[in-house]
Amino acid sequence: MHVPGIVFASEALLASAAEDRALDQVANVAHLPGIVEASFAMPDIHWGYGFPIGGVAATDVAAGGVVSPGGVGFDICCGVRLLRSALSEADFRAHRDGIMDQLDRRIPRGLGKGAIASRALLVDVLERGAHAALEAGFGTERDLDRCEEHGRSAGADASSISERALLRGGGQLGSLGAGNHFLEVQVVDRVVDPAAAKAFGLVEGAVTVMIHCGSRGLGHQTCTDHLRTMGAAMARHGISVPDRQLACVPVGSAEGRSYLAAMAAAANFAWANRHILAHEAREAFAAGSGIALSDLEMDLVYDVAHNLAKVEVHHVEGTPKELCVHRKGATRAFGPGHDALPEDLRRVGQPVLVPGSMGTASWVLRGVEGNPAFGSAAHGAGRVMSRKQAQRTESGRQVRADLESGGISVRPGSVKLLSEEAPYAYKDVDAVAEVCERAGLAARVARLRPLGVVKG
DNA sequence: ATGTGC
Repeated sequence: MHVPGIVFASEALLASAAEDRALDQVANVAHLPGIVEASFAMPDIHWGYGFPIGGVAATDVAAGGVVSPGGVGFDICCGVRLLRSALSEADFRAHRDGIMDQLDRRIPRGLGKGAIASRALLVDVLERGAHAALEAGFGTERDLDRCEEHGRSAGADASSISERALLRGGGQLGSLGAGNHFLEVQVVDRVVDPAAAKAFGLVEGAVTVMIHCGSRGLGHQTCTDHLRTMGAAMARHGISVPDRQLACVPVGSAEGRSYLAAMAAAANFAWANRHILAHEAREAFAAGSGIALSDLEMDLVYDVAHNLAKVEVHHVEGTPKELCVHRKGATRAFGPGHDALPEDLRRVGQPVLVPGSMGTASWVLRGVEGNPAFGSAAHGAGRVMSRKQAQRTESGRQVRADLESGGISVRPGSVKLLSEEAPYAYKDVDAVAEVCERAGLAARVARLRPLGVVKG
């Protein structure tokens, strides 16, 4: 190990991580060439491909530091977008079935399914992200201001995306996908930090919409493609790692630059994907409630990724260095004053969106000063139960009945997949948020409680 | 996560 492994967790949260070998992965990551400070893991750590999910690792670009696709994940630029609204919980309940039916009809979802936008938009989206979607008539200019990277990752090169990836992604632009991806109608349940909540546009009792999805088959194929070429190139660069799933090459190498260009293009697909879905959600709310779009005030709070590698400047032992920061199932969490934040949020810190599992709460946190993990925080609840195990515990029908009896309206794409995403299959998101705060990763702002779930 | 495999 070049550096130590550091896991931010409580004993209760750590118990499940130890079982599934995620801690071995933290140690493996510490062997990556050029890694600085530590191999970090967030409180929602669980086992993943090569890196643990919840893993954060930064490598020194000038010192031959590497980039590793396993440190980004298969779902490149998977992330979360949160919209606020002027509706109260009572307003929503008065129009609930109409809105949920509109969402059901308008939000494409499920394995291999899509899409809202035309295939013709694909190449433009890969190069320019949400900007291309905006020009095609989706969303608003302001949406771009409230999106990490302005909804457009720099250095994207559509020509580094394979034909096969284009084929898979072409029909999926504007779609949710499956698994733990969702669109959820929520209500602000509790405000912990009133000043920050106000700056984010969040009011206790108001309805919000959270969208969790990524780059679909296009990102998955892109990861697969580059893992293969990287695996072959490693020997040429004289790199050996304790796990072949940690395939990596120097950031500055031809293979490294090619991966980062393809990763940025796939990220642009994901930014645009969430941008388009948010547009569709607004339309569904207006159509389902009969309330004018302008009165709904469904403004974007923020959109932030939790599966990306980015070259950022951070201080290492007092000197600023260009680092390739891998966040794999970890949310960027920049503190107050950071120039990457929109001006009206710069005093408060970046909104950090932490979705819980289906049917449980989600959290909005804010970035704080002195974050010990290159400006990163948790990204969700994290699994405690395998998909198989969850399926055996309760049927999808039962899970649905449980949610409905708790007053949560459900529109599943597949009832069978619903069982894999049951609340008991995940860690306690309240505990994850609390540990984030106590570890100085981010501070709690507001808790969101689900009212309606749209899933793949 | 994912047209659930090399």
